[in-house]
Amino acid sequence: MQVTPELLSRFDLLKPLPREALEQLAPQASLARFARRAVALRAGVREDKVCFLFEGRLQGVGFTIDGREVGLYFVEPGDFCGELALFDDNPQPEFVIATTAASVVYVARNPLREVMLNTSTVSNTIGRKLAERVRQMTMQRTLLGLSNIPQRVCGQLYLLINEAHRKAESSEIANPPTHMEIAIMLNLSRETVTRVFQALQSRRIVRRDGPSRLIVTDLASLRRFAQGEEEL
Amino acid sequence: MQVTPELLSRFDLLKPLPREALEQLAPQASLARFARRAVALRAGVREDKVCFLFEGRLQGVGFTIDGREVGLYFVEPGDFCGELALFDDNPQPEFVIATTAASVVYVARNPLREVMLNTSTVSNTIGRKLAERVRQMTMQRTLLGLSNIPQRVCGQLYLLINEAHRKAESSEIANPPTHMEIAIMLNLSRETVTRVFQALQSRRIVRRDGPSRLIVTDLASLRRFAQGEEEL
DNA sequence: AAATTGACGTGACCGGAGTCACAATAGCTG
DNA sequence: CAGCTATTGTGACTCCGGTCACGTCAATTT
Repeated sequence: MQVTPELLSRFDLLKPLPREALEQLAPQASLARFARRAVALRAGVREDKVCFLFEGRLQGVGFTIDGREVGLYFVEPGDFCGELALFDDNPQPEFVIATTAASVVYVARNPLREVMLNTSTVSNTIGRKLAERVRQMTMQRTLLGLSNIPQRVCGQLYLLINEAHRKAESSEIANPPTHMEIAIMLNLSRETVTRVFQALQSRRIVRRDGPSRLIVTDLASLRRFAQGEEEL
Repeated sequence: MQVTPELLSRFDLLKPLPREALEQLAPQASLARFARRAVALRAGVREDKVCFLFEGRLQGVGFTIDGREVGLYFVEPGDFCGELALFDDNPQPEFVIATTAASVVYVARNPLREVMLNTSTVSNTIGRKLAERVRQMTMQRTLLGLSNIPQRVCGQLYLLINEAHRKAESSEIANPPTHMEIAIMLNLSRETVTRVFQALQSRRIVRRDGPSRLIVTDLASLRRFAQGEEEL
């Protein structure tokens, strides 16, 4: 599948690049479509490409030896993943799979690496992204330290809102993760997540609006639960 | 406390720098000594310095809202931490505290940032370091996904060996973390870690040699437990 | 329209890690 | 050496989240 320079320039990371750079990258890029649960990047192998998400949603996941899934982060359209390959030759540490049908652009690692080294805006952006990823993982790890389980779930929910907008007293999450997806991010069973959601719904703190919208009616209460100021 | 260019050049990251660069950094650097449990870098604040460890050992830790400690990673002599400040202005995500008496060199963030941008070997090294950190955190997160607790402890133990040398059939860990330190890295209670160690010792898989040396007598068995091929 | 699938909901049971309360060392320090 | 503190070692009890075994419901597929 042919990739045009125009398509590449629709990604924030590549937008500032001069035309020539894009034309250099485009022939080495390819387009792919994925069904739900398809694998975009493999763990343990030295991937020779970086994955830019065009539409849909991806998730970084690990697998423990006993086959249990471990949720790490989400990738939203316009963003990219697999950027570790730009820094060294070590393998990709986690899988990236599609949580919905998705279309992505793969850009070959080596030319992109060249571009990164020559373009300070690109290397800055990638550096910031990596730094943000470390912060993200640290927060996620801190969440796992909470022994109060409802609090852990509320904390995750609150983080999911932050990414969008957390100002108002109520908020909403479009295309929320399934209970199962939340469970594997938090080291919990799916049932436990369901039970916490039931408790939140009965207290009118969250509400479902159709399958693809979760509305947080009472953001202040959610935050209090997340902070542990109040017990669920 | 005065810091000489020579002192700076003893760190791998700064070694390749030309003399002038070191002389530029040195006046903006300072030396500090810490007692056990002292704080080297604070979470939540925009630290304006990067911390180079000269001797002792540091640990990155988070604190959950309920005061529980969360162990993230160790810093060994010659290495550095707090490098996220070089990428953006967001706050340091985790505390860094001394697990033993330690001496460190603080280097001011801004001049170091300049040096990084101008010296590709430095930016490459820091990039690799950050990438390695992400891999490290991913592995650690995967460990936490293990529901079999002895397996989790063995996995951590195995990781600790890797950092040093994992080739031979027996190995040793110098200055091993205390049970408590292992516990907070694995989201476990101290007692649970102690019990696992008791089990490992009674099976002659590990052995203590004084306070500061832990000897792994049977590395193959340890690996089997870590991989879940055998139950403890 | 029937059948299949995947997400969500719910109860009962149980095992195992946390917690608490101590004891026993082992290093330090004065 | 005595005294203090940190670390390790152990038992008893409790509780709570995992597991299992269902049922419901909506969306797709055939």
